[in-house]
Amino acid sequence: MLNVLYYPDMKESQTKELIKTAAKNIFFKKGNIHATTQDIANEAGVNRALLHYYFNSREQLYEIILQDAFYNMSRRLRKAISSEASFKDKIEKFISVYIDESIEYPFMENFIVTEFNRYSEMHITLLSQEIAGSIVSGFFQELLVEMEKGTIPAMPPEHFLINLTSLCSYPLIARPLIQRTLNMDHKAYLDFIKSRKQEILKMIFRE
Amino acid sequence: MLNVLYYPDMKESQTKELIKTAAKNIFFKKGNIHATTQDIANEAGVNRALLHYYFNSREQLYEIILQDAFYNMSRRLRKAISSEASFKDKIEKFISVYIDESIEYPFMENFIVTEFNRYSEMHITLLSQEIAGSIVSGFFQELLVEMEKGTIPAMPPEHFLINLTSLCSYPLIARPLIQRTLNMDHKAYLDFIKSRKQEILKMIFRE
Amino acid sequence: MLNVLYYPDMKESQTKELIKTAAKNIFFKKGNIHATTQDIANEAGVNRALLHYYFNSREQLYEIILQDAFYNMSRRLRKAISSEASFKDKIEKFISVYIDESIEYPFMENFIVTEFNRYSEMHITLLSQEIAGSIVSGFFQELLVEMEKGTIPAMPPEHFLINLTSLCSYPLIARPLIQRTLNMDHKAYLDFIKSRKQEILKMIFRE
Amino acid sequence: MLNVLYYPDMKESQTKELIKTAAKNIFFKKGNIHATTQDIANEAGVNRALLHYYFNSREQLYEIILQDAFYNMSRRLRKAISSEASFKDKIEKFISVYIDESIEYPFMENFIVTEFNRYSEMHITLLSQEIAGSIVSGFFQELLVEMEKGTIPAMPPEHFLINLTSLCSYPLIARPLIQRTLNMDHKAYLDFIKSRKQEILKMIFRE
DNA sequence: TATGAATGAGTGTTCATTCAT
DNA sequence: GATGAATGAACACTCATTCAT
Repeated sequence: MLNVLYYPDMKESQTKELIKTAAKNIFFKKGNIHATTQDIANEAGVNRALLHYYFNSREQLYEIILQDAFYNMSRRLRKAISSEASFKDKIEKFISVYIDESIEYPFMENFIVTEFNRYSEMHITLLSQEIAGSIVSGFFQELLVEMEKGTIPAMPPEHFLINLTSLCSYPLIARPLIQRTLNMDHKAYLDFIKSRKQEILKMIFRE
Repeated sequence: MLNVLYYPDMKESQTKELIKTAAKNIFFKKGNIHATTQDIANEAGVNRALLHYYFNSREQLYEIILQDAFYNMSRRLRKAISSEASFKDKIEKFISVYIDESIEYPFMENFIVTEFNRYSEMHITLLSQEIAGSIVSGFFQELLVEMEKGTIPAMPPEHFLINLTSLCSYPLIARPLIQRTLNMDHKAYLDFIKSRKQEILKMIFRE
Repeated sequence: MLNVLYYPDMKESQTKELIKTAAKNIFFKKGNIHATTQDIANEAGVNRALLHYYFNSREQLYEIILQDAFYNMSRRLRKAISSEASFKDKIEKFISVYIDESIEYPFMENFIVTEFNRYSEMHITLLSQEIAGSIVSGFFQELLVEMEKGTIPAMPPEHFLINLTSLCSYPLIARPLIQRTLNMDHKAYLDFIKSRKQEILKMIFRE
Repeated sequence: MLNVLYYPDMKESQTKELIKTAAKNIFFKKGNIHATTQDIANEAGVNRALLHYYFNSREQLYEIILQDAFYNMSRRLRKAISSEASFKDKIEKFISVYIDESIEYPFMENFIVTEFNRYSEMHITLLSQEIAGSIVSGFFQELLVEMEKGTIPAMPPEHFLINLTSLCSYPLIARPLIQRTLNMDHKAYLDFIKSRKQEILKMIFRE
């Protein structure tokens, strides 16, 4: 009512951002997948009805959160891979970005996987266009070249990609299990994760 | 439960087993983490009240399902690792068991991680005793020996273990993402997973 | 199955009595008006289904408990009043019986009043026949005679009866309130109640 | 309840009052101690969920209803007793207030006694402070003076107080029993109760 | 007689959502 | 924009009751 001017690239309503951030904190940081709209409203410090004002329904909030997270993630990875750097540097960047992202939002991948069942219709669009389309196929070409060169062991490129993401992602997804099994406190775990940046490189490039 | 003698592999009440199986199907196969008691009762084809008759509460059913799954899993893995076979055969067996288990219950690890926040107190016991205790430390010794021999690349044994489980587990946890990203149907995905048994071995042993 | 012999005037099935006693303990002693059939079964140490075997329904158990209690009470009171003793002795006996009964089953009157709404149809029969019929009218005649004689102050006999029962009953019905208000422990309360036998007499006969 | 200033006689939310009134009608007028939240919601003409919106739980509604009733009652009685009138007038007022209150809410005392077991922790505060503290001890002093003067028969003041409340309260608590036993219709019963105001006075003061 | 298993109906409670303000 | 009030639908759970054994 007061905003007479509207700039098309203006940040969305501050409150809307506030709510999204609150939701991300709960879902991706705290890992509380059973959170209610009230939980999110509390985290944001706003009224529960306001969520519906901005997002119409709980489901739509979920979807937007997911799309947002997905979009940010894939943009960063694409940036890492599609730079002009050497192949090895690109992989190093990829691992680094992936792990850093996962440290900030440890439950994000977990959340995506879990919720994928219910919202499978929509993400596809984003996913295929973002990754499958522009990145994957190009990346696969590059991989084949590097295998030819002997930089990396020969294998179907799908396996290489999955190996790479597995080595990055799983230790972060499974944090609670790992901490308990290997008896690590928070700091020990973080050190372990950071040291993986090098260990994964060694694994990939067989140094 | 009035029986004085209790054989550990004695079948519990058939209906109780039925309900547990139904719950496992929903949680671990379908990945429906938001399932209600009604969903589980429907899957089992019994009355909703019967769940409470046997498990007292939803939470207790959750816990029992988790403990059960966990116990079975770790028993199989321990069997794989603690055999008299050669090191390489043992790893091969480990991968095979791990993947086969995950094919049957693709959402199990995911479920465990997600629910770990809420039930963190209890699983620990099982986990530490089963894995950390009898397996991990012994396995780590063995790893160091093999690294000395040059069978596997030298690295902190924790990283070896996590690399191994990452390569096995993540592709199964992230199934929905992978299928969409790499454009695989159900059969293609299954073939991909099965072929990983060899690919992971190659990755581990640098052949 | 084992009881070959059955004497017609034998106490009702021992188990039936057991359940009735359990119910009386819960309703009249513990004052747990919200007790479930499971509570009663537990108190009796039998299976819940057995209550239905003997009493068909929860409601019928209630009714039988009430009738039983009512019958015992009114029989004792009638005995007290319809003896050949002097009027004053009879009143004394009445008070004594009433209070002793209430000490054993402190919540009984309370229970009767509370449940009367739901079962109002049935008690009437018993009540009118037992008390209204044989006792009340006869007792009222006697009261009028005593008022004439000046033993007790002149008043409508209904008020005399209600005064008498009020002075006996209320302190027992309101036990929890009284104990808290007058700061009495269990022993102090019991002493207080017992001393009332004399105090009520004084009140009635204006000594 | 965010208001910094809180006037004790400030009206709470109209709907909240509506629900409290409905609950009082059911518990204290109808004597339906087994009433469900649905029963209360129906009586109030609102949705069942609204009870929880205002009172969080059934138990808390119970407690508030009890405290409310208790507070009102004891305030009225205190007013009756602590006036500047003569002793006899005060007792007359006490009886009158007590009986009028009980005519409006005949099952209230009964309800309080019955529920006291479960909520014994809380009412105590109110009870002791309201009655035991400010009223009882002062009243007892006054009684001893009057006994000295011979206005009322000598007896421990506790017995006098209990006699007084017994004569007022019991006929109202036991309404269903009395109506059946003495064969009174509603009008006859009400006349009987009203005439007791005089009869109790006679009983107390031995005129 | 006695019981474990099973169920339908209901009970308190929570939740996402709507609406008037 | 933002909120308190209100609700229908669902939820986990309880209960009295039935039934096969």
